[in-house]
Amino acid sequence: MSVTFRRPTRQRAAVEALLMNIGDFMSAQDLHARLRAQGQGVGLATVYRTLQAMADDGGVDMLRTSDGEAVYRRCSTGHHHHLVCRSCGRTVEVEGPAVESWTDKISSENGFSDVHHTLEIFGLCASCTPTDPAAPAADADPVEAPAKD
Amino acid sequence: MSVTFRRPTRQRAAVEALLMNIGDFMSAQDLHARLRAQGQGVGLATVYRTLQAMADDGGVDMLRTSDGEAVYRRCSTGHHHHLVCRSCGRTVEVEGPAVESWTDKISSENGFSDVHHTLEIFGLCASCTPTDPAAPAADADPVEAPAKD
DNA sequence: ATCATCTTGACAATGATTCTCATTAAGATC
DNA sequence: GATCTTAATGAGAATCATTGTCAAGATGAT
Ligand SMILES: [Zn+2]
Ligand SMILES: [Zn+2]
Ligand SMILES: [Zn+2]
Ligand SMILES: [Zn+2]
Repeated sequence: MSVTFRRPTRQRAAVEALLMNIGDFMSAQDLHARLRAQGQGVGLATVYRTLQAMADDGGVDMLRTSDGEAVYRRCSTGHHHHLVCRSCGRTVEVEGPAVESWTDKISSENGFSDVHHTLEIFGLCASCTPTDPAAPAADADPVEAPAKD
Repeated sequence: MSVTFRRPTRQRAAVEALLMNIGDFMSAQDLHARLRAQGQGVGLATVYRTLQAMADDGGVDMLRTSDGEAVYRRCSTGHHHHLVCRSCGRTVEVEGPAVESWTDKISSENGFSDVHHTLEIFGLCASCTPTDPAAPAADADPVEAPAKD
């Protein structure tokens, strides 16, 4: 009901291609840097515009990191959410009929209409989870100042 | 388990008080403006620091608007989510054991540990939902330029 | 080839959030 | 109350992601 027509351009193709290859969430700035490093110079403004357009047309997911930066990622299709490793960045797409129906129920119970939601789960993936007491992952600081700071 | 000690100061009290009275989500900038308008001058940096501290210590919820701006709100207690009206800003705190257990399940199924999640529902509250065909809520533009720009 | 438009890109402009660091004020001590 | 230690404050500079500007370039249709 929207998906405005977009002219195929070299820069649009470059962005899509890179996004396809990477597979993980990337910020517009990241994308821009990689493209130029890769010789595929694309204006920063264009990267932003392209990414937003793709997100609008679907085909790309956008979410915000804890510090508010927007990051994009190619996505399969349909509505889903993510499980993101805060250590290595690995991402898993997950679906949950239970959650979807819950949000619908909650919304209508409270008289809200035309709703949409955001849901992301952040944690440590299997590889990044410290299994043995000698492999801390994210932020470790075992042997250090015993006094209170 | 953390809640570092904070010295009670006039500015901290002012921020807390205003936050208590308002009840809805407000950005640090907002808070700062209101405080100064209210005569209660408080440095912008201090507003930011105070808000973040309060969010860390719990007692204040922080979430990001669709454009990435951080907004804060006094919160009752415990873990919960929000139903936010995108038109008038009204907010409803909601809890959902179903969702909580779902995220736990999904997390463990995928080997993720030490997780936390964000979940917000945006929509139009009852008052802002256009019931009759003459009361558009959010963005209305019925009688206007018929040409495409 | 030609025209009307959509895109692009270099760079300025915004705007939120963070940093710096000298000054102020709690809290504890004497 | 005077004094000392140190967290808290604030004015303004510094960051930095994102958006705006607008002339120049590319695309699809004629
Ligand atoms: Zn990981
Ligand atoms: Zn969902
Ligand atoms: Zn409303
Ligand atoms: Zn929850």
